[in-house]
Amino acid sequence: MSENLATTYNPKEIEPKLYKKWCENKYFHAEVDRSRKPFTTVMPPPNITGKLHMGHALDNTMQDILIRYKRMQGYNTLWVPGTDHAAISTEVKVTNQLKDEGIDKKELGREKFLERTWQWKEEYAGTIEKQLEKLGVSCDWDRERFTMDEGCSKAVEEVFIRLYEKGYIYKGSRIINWCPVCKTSLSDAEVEHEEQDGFFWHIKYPIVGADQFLEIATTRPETMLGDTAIAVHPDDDRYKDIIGKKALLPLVNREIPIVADYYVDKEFGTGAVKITPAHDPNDFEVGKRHDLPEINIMNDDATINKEGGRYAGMERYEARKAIVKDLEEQGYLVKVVPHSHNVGTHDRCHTTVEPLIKQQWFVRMEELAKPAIEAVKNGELRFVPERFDKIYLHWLENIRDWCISRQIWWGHRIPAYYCDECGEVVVAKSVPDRCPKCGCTHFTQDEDTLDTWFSSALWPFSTLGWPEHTEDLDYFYPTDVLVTGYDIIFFWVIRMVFSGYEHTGKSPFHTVFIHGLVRDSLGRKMSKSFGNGIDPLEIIDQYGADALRMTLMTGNAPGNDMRFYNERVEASRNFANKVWNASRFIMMNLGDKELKKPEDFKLRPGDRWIISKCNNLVKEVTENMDKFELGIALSKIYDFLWDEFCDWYIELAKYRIYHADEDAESANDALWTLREVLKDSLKLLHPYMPFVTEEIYSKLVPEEESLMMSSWPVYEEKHHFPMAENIVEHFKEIIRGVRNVRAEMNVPNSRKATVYVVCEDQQLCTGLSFLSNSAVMMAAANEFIIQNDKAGIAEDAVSIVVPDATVYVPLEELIDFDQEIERLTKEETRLSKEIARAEGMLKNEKFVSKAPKDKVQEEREKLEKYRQMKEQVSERLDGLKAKK
RNA sequence: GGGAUCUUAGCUCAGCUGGGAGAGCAUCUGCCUUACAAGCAGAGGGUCAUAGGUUCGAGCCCUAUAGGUCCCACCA
Repeated sequence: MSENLATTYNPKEIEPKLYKKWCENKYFHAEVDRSRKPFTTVMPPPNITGKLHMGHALDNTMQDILIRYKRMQGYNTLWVPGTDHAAISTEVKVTNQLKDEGIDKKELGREKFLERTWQWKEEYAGTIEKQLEKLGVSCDWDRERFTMDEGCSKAVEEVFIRLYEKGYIYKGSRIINWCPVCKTSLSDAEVEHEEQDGFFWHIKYPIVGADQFLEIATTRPETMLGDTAIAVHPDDDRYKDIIGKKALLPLVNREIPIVADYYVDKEFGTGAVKITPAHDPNDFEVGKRHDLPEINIMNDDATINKEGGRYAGMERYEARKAIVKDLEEQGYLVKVVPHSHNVGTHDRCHTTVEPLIKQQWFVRMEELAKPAIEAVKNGELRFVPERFDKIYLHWLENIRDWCISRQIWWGHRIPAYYCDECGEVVVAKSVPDRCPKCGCTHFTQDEDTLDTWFSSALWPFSTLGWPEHTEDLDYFYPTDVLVTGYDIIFFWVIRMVFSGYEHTGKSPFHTVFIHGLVRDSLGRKMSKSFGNGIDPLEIIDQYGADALRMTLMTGNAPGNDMRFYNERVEASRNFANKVWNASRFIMMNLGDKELKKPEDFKLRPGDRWIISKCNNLVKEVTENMDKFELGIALSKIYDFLWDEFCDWYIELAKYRIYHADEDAESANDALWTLREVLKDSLKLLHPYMPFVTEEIYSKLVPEEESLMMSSWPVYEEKHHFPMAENIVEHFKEIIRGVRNVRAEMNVPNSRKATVYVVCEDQQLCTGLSFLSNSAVMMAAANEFIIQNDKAGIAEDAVSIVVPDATVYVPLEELIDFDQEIERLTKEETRLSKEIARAEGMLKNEKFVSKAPKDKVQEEREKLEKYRQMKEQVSERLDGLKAKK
């Protein structure tokens, strides 16, 4: 057995082998089983635009931890994986790829372009799948989905038609965000605002029929070509007289009305605003109120169109320059003031978006948002951490209609058909037979496709078979937890929730577990263009998937961003190695021995102590995981395994194992305890580090099928041993004390000494006596003697005072009296301070009367303990001083 | 303009319902002790951003201030 375990853990050999085994045995696969409770989660589908990054690694690690935990707890767990077609992003990628080959998308045509994009999809979805496998995710690959596969597409059609029939989807001409590079409309969520340095151009417009000018200020002078009014505040005394008059638009020489509107802020700028209804959302509203014409001055690529007269054909910024120049030359430019303002950009290509009036499809949001708002308010849906519900609610409460049509090819084509004769719109699953209005039989389908989030909004139920009433849907839906980053709450979470309520009558999940971003070691967002991204695969290759997963989970508080740096991965890798070696030690010593299960009452204090500790760990870790405190749970497992199990229990057990000939039963019990505690620890650690734990477990308990399919440990009251814990805590103090003294006095381990423990508490003495052989090894002693008084102990022995006992180490000629006095004086001072602190608290009547009784009692006990210890130290000091 | 969040050891961060400040890394001192040098045993290092308040008691709760990060927002 032991021969199979190398001295250092080598993840590269083991990980692929185990993943294959898990898959082959269908451990990840879930089927409807009414006898068990389901636990379901759907994977936020990665975009097929590229490789996985650290954010995906974090997201999927968290999901895998939850799924593995719940699976071990006996739930019928389903984790649905899949990928997202990522409409615009993918279209841009493929377009660029074609461009590199010298192929123009338009020339290639829609059909061919889509063929090409499907090829892209096959390639990238495959890559993503492989990457996820490397990470060790236990999702059900048999149920892998794609947002544009047949089922999801059917769901999309169904939803579109239902919403259309209910009047929630409409086609309308409204001002929308337009990306001149991608040449498509965008939703509000897809527009990012960035602060940019720009200018305020102050321009004067002549007032018709008066020898007067009206000064306005604008950040986008080129839009003046589309001005159809000037607005002032109705109560602005400066402009009262000219309301209703006309102004002459410079350069264009169009007469435009001067209107009064409360939208205008008297205090801002000049108090007069040029109104361009076709190119500004506010102006659009003003225009509606005053019945102003809408003059679109731009083409789809943001060049000026024929409305722009002599500026037609110019690119927008070129036109801006030319217009400013002309204004200046003709004396209309009053001044130019530097001004920084927010500019909307497309989140995918960072092009400045242009507000334009276009015919688009929209989802009316007001009614749909209501149940989604209610869900969080009444607790049907909760965010972890809670603070994100504010962000969610704020967005929903201020929601505007959702522009869902995109002028691109890659995506779900809008199921709307236009009659070739009369233009009547028919929304249907397939081409209608005849026009309900004119009877014509020829139709043309809408050219547009849907926003990519339209399909991902249905993900939790479309992947389970909706709109069919499937068994899967009935059993696994609603799902339980959704794990995702805070950056897509608006895009995705909100839309899934209102879609869930609208189409299934339920929230698609009861909990949204939010995580932050993984940043680089300097705290910068990882980005491909910046080149600071760290490839999860490289890390896995170098350190192993378990190390990566652990790194992502340690010290990671829910919803907070984290920094990634290699030292942390090393620490995680070291931990995997530590667990590996501890297991190796245990298995080496187990050999092929048949262990007998000891009867509980016969276990020795050391065994009881670690069992009790482990039992308590089970309880705490389970509680933490139920509260989604994954980082806290992990650090508790880490501390237990490294500090308690390896550093103390294994050391404690060594003597007994090495001296099986003296006491076979003791050796048996120690080995049995080692194995049982290791088993439980591996179970607790498994969700975090599935590979190393599974590998060890398979060797440790070959008769069991698999660790990942084993059951989660449960806290048992009968394994709570406070007395044993107390004894071992005392024991630790004693050993630490001896080690400390040896270190301070530079006594090498080769120089053994006898250690005397003087202790009056009989129970403690008995308990310690069970550990004395181990103590000999651990304190580099040649003997460890426990007795009730100081009989036979050399006067000049070094003394170490611990709670309830004093330890003496005769070091004979090694002892330096001055040094020893100094050491004890320090100790005395320390104890005095503690006593003063406790006394202070207990003298405070308010503390005694108001604090909980157990707190007061605790302080009293501490005070008593320190007083006792100090007494011992002082007595010893007096003795030493007298002798000197 | 509104909101969220952060400020804790040299660095990166934990600290769950308020009850004697923690981890990893780094630094320093000893150790190749038959599981592990990716290790073992130790040490040093913090007025928990600042100022008030609530409380017997505050890193934690409240209020203000400063600085950082992020999100939202139609002031041209």
